[in-house]
Amino acid sequence: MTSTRSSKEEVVAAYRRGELLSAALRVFGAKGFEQATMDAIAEEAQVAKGTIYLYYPSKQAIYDAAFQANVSELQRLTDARIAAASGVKDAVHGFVDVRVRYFQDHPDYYRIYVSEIGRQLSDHAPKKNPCKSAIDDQTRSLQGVFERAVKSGEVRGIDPAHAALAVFDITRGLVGRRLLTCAKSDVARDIEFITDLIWSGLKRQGQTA
Amino acid sequence: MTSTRSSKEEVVAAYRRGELLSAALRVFGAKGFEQATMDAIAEEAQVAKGTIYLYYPSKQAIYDAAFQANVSELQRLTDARIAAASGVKDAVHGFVDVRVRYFQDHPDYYRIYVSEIGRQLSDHAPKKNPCKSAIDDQTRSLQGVFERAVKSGEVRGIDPAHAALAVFDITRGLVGRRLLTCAKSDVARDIEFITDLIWSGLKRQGQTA
Amino acid sequence: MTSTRSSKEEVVAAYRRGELLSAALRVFGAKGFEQATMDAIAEEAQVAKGTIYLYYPSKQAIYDAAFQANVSELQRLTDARIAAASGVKDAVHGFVDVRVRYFQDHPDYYRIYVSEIGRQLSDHAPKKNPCKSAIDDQTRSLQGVFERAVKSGEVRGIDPAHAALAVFDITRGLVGRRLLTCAKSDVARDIEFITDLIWSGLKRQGQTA
Amino acid sequence: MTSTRSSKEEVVAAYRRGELLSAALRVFGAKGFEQATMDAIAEEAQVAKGTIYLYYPSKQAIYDAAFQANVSELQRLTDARIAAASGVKDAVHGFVDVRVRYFQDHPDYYRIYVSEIGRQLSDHAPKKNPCKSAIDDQTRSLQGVFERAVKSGEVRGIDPAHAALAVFDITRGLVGRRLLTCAKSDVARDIEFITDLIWSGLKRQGQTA
DNA sequence: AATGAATGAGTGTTCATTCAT
DNA sequence: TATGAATGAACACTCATTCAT
Repeated sequence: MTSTRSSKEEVVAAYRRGELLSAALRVFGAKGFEQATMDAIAEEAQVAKGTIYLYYPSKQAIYDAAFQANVSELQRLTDARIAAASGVKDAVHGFVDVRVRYFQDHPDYYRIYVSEIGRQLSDHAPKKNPCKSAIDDQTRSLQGVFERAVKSGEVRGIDPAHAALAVFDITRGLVGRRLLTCAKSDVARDIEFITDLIWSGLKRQGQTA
Repeated sequence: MTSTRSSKEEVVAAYRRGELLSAALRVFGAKGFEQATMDAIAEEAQVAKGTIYLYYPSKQAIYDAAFQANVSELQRLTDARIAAASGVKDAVHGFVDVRVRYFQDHPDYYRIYVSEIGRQLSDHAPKKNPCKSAIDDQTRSLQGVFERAVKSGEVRGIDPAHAALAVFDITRGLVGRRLLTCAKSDVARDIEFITDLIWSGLKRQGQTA
Repeated sequence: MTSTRSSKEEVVAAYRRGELLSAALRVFGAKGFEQATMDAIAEEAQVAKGTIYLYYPSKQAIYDAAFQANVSELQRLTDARIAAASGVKDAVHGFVDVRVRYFQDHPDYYRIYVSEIGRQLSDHAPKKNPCKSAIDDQTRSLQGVFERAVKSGEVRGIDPAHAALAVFDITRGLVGRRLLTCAKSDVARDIEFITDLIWSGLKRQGQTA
Repeated sequence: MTSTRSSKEEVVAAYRRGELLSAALRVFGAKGFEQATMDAIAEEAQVAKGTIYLYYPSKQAIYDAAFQANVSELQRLTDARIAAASGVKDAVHGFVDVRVRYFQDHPDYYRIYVSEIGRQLSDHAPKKNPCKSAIDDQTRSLQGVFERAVKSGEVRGIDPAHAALAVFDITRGLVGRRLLTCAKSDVARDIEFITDLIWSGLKRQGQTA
């Protein structure tokens, strides 16, 4: 009985946390960290302002949680896709594809993501920033693919880290443009373009696919 | 007499505007838009707070002006470099080179630049946004080079606009990383990497340089 | 059966009230009325916050109750000591002694006591204040001793009420200082000093003890 | 001209500071520190809330300033009166007289004074408390009079510090009671009572005045 | 009876903007 | 033109109190 009850309460609490996180994501995504107000988040989540503080100790905390929740999920999806890739070109395609589609489905998160990157550059960023290391991890698996491919001779002797970051940058830029223009163009074609450009830039001269 | 006097006043006024803009750039760059205060800008510019409002009607206005001033200068430098380029590869190199170095010399502006891009994505962006079109213009000249090169057959039949944006994105990413890590690596090598990657990805199969 | 059960419940209820009161005393004593939170009291009493409201209708109510409980006990002890006193000087000594020691053993209560006196002076004090009359009663028995002693000629023709209040004031001041300095000096000596000062000030000229 | 102007501004600023202090004194006196709101102080001072922060950096700061301003003045008046006293009895009378009348004229300050003493006893008091030492100084000059009188044999061999504190305590108590009862009794008589009681308690046996 | 999640009014403080001098 | 004192709306966060379970 007690365990039933407490597990029911846990479910309710988890549900609330999720609702709050999702409301926070929408508000932070729409307004940015500074312009977002706890009042707006509370209204979006249909709870009283004080309720937020039962689940998150501060505005910064709920922001970080919203950021982390998505960054982790995206990281997992990216890594899985790359692990399943049949070759370098497929790995690039998978990386771009999974990220473009994820951000397309979570536009609020993309806005947070971008503004968080901008925030890193300001001098008032907290010292031990959990967001920063999360961002650094994003290209790790693609970089690994490139490293192995360079060794095997499948791709030219380029710097794997820089190459992975280049793919990362182009992807980010594409997503931003698609969100800004409300995604009129064909996603698959955009993704294919990036894959082709990078693969052509990386592969050993004379190699065909 | 009147004209002499008014032109002297105009000179003084122009000087003030410039000083204010430069002070604003430093403060916005260091703190970000929201954390920057009019007090801080006034102090940085060595004027009273009220004086700012004689030259710019609002915080947003001085922010936009600070952004515009640099974006225009960078635009001019970029276009000049591309106009002087001897070929497609040199155009790519010039584009990346001039932008990386400009941002490196104006880190405050880069921060504003990035946060402004993030801001575009928020729903509270003013309707007629002068910043937006300025950003769009950035890749125009490089895109022109690619268009002509595709027609001449120097590069593969890729989409010139997308290709130019890809160069733009990678460049932006590189600058951000260099600022974040306090630029430990060799700039010339970084620029060369991007140029090589893109050129290899664009050039007609079998072409050498 | 019913009566047995209800009396058992009454005992439990009385126990709870006592526990709550004692917890409240500690928290109010340590933090003061305003800084004390219902959460802190609940935690101190090892009950849920809502439980407090089953026994006391408001924060103010439990504060008043905590005050009353001790003031009544102190009143009883004071009256008993004075009733047992062998003469005027002994009555003064007993009054000071019992109060100094009581406050020393209940420092939390002293803090409440002092702040309550301060609170009386504020304009937002409730009209029918039970604390106020309790304070007034404190000197009644000593005043009675003085009245009789003036009539009998044992002490000079001073105003018994004022004299009792003077003893009261000095005692209060002494306790405060002892708590503030963590009671480094000898209590018995301090009490003796007050007794001697007052008795010397009251006794008929030429009288010896 | 410049000096005229700046001195005019200084006068205005000093006036504002004074007005704010006086408004704060009234509000703190009526409500206590915690219940007093910056809004209430602003309204009392007929300024906008933000204006207060131009002159005092925080609620605590204006509270401390209000406290200090009066405690210093009272200290000065007390010391002057005691310095001018013709003998020990006159010194006691002067001490009580000047303090009772000062508090009577500044009832708000008395309330702050008392609540500040209570606040000292709470564990959250700031470490280096300027108020505390100010309170300690209050009895210094009277204690000096007693010390000299003990040496000269004019008063009995009592502890001068304790005696001075006793006078201090009774005075404080008297003022509190007068404020609470809206001062119906005769001040001069009350003061005379204390003086007589203390002097009788202190003087060498057999001495007359 | 007991709980503790939910509420929402209330508070100190900041800061863009105004305006009298 | 330049100033900077004054303004007041806005905001993160707290906490006494309520109420469904």
